[in-house]
Formats: sequence, C-alpha cells, structure tokens
Amino acid sequence: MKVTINDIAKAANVSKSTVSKVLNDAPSIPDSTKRKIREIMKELNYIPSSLATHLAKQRCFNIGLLIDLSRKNDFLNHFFYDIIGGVESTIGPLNYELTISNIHTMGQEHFMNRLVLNKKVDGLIMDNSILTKEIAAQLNDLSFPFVSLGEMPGVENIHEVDIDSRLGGKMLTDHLFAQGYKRIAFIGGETNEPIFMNRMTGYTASLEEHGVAIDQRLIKPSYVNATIGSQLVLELLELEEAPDAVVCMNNAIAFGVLRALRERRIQVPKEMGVATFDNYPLAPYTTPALTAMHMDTFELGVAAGEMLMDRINDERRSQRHRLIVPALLERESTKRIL
Amino acid sequence: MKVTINDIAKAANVSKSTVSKVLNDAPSIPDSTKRKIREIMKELNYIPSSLATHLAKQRCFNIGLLIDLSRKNDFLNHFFYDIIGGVESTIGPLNYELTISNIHTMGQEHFMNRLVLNKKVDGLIMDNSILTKEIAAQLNDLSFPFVSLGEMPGVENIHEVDIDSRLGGKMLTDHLFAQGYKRIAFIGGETNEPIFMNRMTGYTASLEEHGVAIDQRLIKPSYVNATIGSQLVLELLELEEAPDAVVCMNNAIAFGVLRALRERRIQVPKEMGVATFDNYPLAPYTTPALTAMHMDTFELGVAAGEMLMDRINDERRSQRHRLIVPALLERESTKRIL
DNA sequence: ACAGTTTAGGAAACCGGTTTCTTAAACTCA
DNA sequence: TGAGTTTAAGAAACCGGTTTCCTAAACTGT
Repeated sequence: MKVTINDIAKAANVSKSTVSKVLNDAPSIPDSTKRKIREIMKELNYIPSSLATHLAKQRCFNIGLLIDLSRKNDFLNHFFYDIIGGVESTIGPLNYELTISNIHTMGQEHFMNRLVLNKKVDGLIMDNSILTKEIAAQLNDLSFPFVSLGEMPGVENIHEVDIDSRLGGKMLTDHLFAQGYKRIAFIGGETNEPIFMNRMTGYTASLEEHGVAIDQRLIKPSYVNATIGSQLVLELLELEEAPDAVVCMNNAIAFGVLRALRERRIQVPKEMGVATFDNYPLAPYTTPALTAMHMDTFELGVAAGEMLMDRINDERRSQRHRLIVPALLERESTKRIL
Repeated sequence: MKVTINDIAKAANVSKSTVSKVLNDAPSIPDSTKRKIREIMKELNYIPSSLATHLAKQRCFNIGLLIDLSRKNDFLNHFFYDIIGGVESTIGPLNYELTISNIHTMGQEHFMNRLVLNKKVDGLIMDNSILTKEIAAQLNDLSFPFVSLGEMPGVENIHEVDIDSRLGGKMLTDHLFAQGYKRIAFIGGETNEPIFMNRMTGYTASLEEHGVAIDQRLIKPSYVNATIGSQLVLELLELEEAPDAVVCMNNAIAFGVLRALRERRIQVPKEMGVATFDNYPLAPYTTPALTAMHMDTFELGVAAGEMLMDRINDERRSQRHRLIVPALLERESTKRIL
C-alpha cells in the first residue's frame, strides 16, 4: 500500500509532527534525528503526498499562465511557445508546476472562480489582451499575485513585463539610417494594438532624431499577413516619392514584402532595405536573409516567472516593471554598405 | 474571511455531509433541499476549496503534458503549441487543468516522483522521445494512466496517438505521380527517428505501387534545416538522372529547396515538383506556394486528451491506438497539370 | 394497523500532511 | 547545586472537503 507519514512515524518511533518537521527541514530537529528519519523514508520509499501538503499549507505550488489558445493567427504560436518555455524554466527549478489555461474555454468570468478563488494556482501570469482594469482591481483586492504579459498603460498598481517595443522600433529604424537609407516606411500592425503603437512610436522617434519629417503616407497599418505585406509594399512603390526601406511589423509582412519586391525585380538590399520585427525561425533563410529585431519572448517568460515568484515570496521587495531589451540581428536584407 | 463548507452547513442548519452531497449532486438529497442549500451558497459567495477536494478525492484534476521544452530546433515550437491547444481544448471543458512539464528541468528519474507518485497530475501525456519501455512498465505497474504522443513500436500495453506518417508519405508521393512527375526524391529526416522512417516508408510504398524501383541515391536523410535543404537538392541535380520532384521532410527543408531552385533558375512546378510534410503558417506564402501534407498536431492533442480522459474514467473501455489522417493541401508547387 | 421498504440527512472517520502549544530533559552559569 | 534557559519532540487541533454507516421518519401494500 501507499506509505504515509504515519508509517514513517511508526517505523522511526517518533510522532508524525517530528516527521513533518524533518520533511520541512525544521531547525528544531537535530541532524542526527533527521538523518535517521530520512534513512527510513528512503527504505520505505516514502513520497509525501502533495495533495495533503497543498491543503495543509494552503498552497498548491502551481502557477497559471492564462492566454488565448484559440487565437486565429497561428503565426504567433511560435512566440507563445517560447513564453511557456521561459516561464517553465524559472518556476520549474523552484518546484512549481506550470498550468496553462485558455481564457477561451474558461470564460472571462469563470477563470476567477476556477483558478483563483478555489486556489488551483498560487499566482497568475496573464496576457494583457485578457487582463482588464477591473480584473486587476479584483485580483489586487484579494491580494492575489499576478503579472501582466505586456504593459497595461493606465492601470494602477500592477506588475508587468514587456519587451521594449518602442526601443525596438527606434533601433531598427536607426539601423536603416545607419545603412544609408533615407526614406523609411513602416508596414503592418493594427492601430488599436498597443504593440503596434509602441513599435511605431520608436520608428517616429528615430525619424525625428534624424531630422526626417514624418510622412503619414509611409505608415501603413493593417492586419498582418504575407499577402497584405505584398500588397502594401506595392502601394508604397506607387508613391511619387517611394521609400527606399521598410520596417515590417512582423515576419509574415516581411515575407510578403520580399516576395513582391522579387516579383517586381527590385533588388534588396541595394534598391530597398527590408527590416522586420521578430525573428521567426525561417528569417535567416529568406533570400536575402532578413535583418530582424529579435523580441526575445523566452526572456519575457523568464522575466514574468521571476517577477511572479518574487511577488509570491515577498510582496514588498518585488520589482513591478521590467522591459526586455530587444536585439538587432543584422542580416542581408539591409546590408547596403559593404 | 473565507467561506467554508461549515459556514454553509451552519447557515442552512444541516450537517456538512449534506452540503458535500449537494456539491456532488448526490441522488439521496431531494431537489428542494439542493435548491435551498445552493441558494445559501450563492448568497455567501461560497467557492469550494479545490485543495480540500483534491485531498479527499485523491485526485487533483490536473493532467500533465511532459515534453522537451528545451529542444534546440525552434522550428517545432509551432507544432508543440498546437498540441497544447488541442489537449487543453478537450480537457478544459471537463474541468481539468493542463500542467506543462519539461523533462529537461525534471530529469528523467525525478518526474516519476514529482509528478506521478506524489499525485501532482492524474494522468500524463508524454512525447515518445521521452517515454521508454521501462518508464511505460513502471507506469503500468502503478496503473497510472498515460498516453504516448507518437507511436512506441515494440512496447506492449500502451495507449498511443499519432499522425499517420506512413499514409502521409504515401499520399504525398501519390499526388506527385498523379501530377505526372516520374522520378521522385525524398529529402531530409534522421534515420534514427521513427517519424522519418514512417514517412519514408509511405514514400517507398507509393513508388512500389507505381512500379518504380527504389533508388537509394534519391533518398537523402539528414538533419533538417533550410541550408541543408538547399544543399541536398543541389546534390540531387548533379545526378545523371536527376529527379523531377522532391518530397521534403518538413517546411524548413522545403524552403531551402525552393531557394536553391530559384537561384538555379529551375522552374517550380514546371521543371521540378516540390511537396512537403507539415503546413507551417508561411507555407502558403512561398513562391510558388508549397503543396503540403498537413499533419494536424492540434487534432493529435485532441486525440491524446480524449484517450487519456477515457482511460482515467474507464480504463477498460478506452481505445488504445489512434492515428490521425493527414490532409493534402494542394498548392502551386506541384501544379504541373493545369 | 403493522411489518417492510424507502428516503433524508447526520455523526464520525478519513484523506495526509502542518502547526501551535506544551513539556520533560538537558544544558548553562553563578 | 539550583534557578533559568535551551533543546527535542509529542499531543492535538487544523486545513476543508468526502464517504461510510446508521437511524429516524415517511412511505408502501395488505
């Protein structure tokens, strides 16, 4: 049968309190006793039941990651998977498990009951597309630890991690200027999404810094996929003053851009520079290989995990905001200078 | 303070047994009583503690997905994320949560203690790259429910789901023959991986069925990435009897192949047909768009989740093997016939 | 009206740990 | 050596549900 703490207590001729204290490495138990009891645990193949521990400690050593698994854009799968990996890599070694929940199957209202109030997780990492001001307030009222994936502008009293999109936009555009491009466009992204606004703000900041006026005709927000990327770059080529470089909102857009330019026999990077946000696994394998701003989603997951664990263990000391610095991966598609 | 079952019992003037029976919708409680007690629960905002339920029921309503999150090949992220989505979509509605564990942080030996023996999950879905004969035997000894993601040939007494790779290989090759290609090569995949062997077996089965002798020079196993894809297709072009079509082990290989062919000015699909396993989100956006055998990893996750839940609920009745049928997505890269 | 059967609901043990409080024994030091 | 302190470990309550067994009341049918 299953070995319980009582069996160990009997075998060791001590009380279960003592055994429990050994399990928790309590200082009041001398090393000699600890050794002896641990010996017996090993002999009897004792494994404490986490079910019982959870109830007694009122903690389940699970942290939840609440995302929208049913998104239509599978292009993002890659990045969410990286986030999962990042979170797991920080909490796993601390003996916490990672519970993935889908806001879609939960329903906006029920996740509160199912995950938070009945204690199925000790803390929550939530995508900012799900988190609202109201939910944040509720969680704070319960002093339930949570971290937002992505900034929540205008929401008070929140722990959040993000990748510095603004900085990314700035660096990417700066890089194009450094390569000698003069007239730089920005393609893709939906205006209601903060991530677009931030990336775009970085782009405009760079233009300003280089004394270039912002030309709205060069900014082409849109839903993001390759077909649209192709279409939008063709529209840009129609302008009387066509751009000589484009910043793409993501790799799907960039693929479309490269394809359209190839069909038009416009040489990249010579006649047109192409730079993109995100570094999809295929980005190095396009022709020419795409210069990409690597938004490290694995590190984002790591940061979220760390922040949440800090918050769970010591609310006061924990950091509240953290921005991951993106990295420029310079490849062929912007190599105008040789 | 937190409302417990005792508070409800007191408020309703019944015993906690009765309240518990209401929670579990026991038939011995008349509807009138149920209604009355549920009313009170609602008023007091009672949410049962899952921590307590878990201990009492000896079940945690968590199922584990054990994979290798630290794989080096990020090309696979996409598919693993889909599997996660598939599993979640079946178990979520049944009020089970999904715990993702990384075999890498667990260690091969410790996952047994940490996940199985101490009851952190009620069942396990494991990638077949992790599962061994020995582990399967151990789990079976404990009669612990588990399902293998991917077939485990030669292992007795196992529940397994897979995508029919052999059938996929057959269908893809048949399709190329149907389009009028005569000499078909197979590029990529490592010979020690069952998935390669199965896909390749489907390919050879098609050749045989079409009365075409198998030419080992046309089978190019290898590590899979775009660079290698380019390289291998160029090697094939060197043959005195070069192939007129290639089956690619995955999209990365196919990208490399398309790139090399473009550089060599070999027209696809006219001079060379290109078909690939897997349907990466960018596959429709290559030039020409890639014909792909869609190996539906979301459905694989669904199947695994269903099988595991069946096994947890009724060991005897549950199915033991299930193969997902792949789907051909016919696009430009094999469209020789107009 | 009475024996036999349902029905509704309660008492208490249980799941397997943790924690608080207490105490006897051992240890300190003047 | 004796009062004061520290140390080691146990008893019992606790975490919050579930389950088994039992009983009193109500309901059958003759």
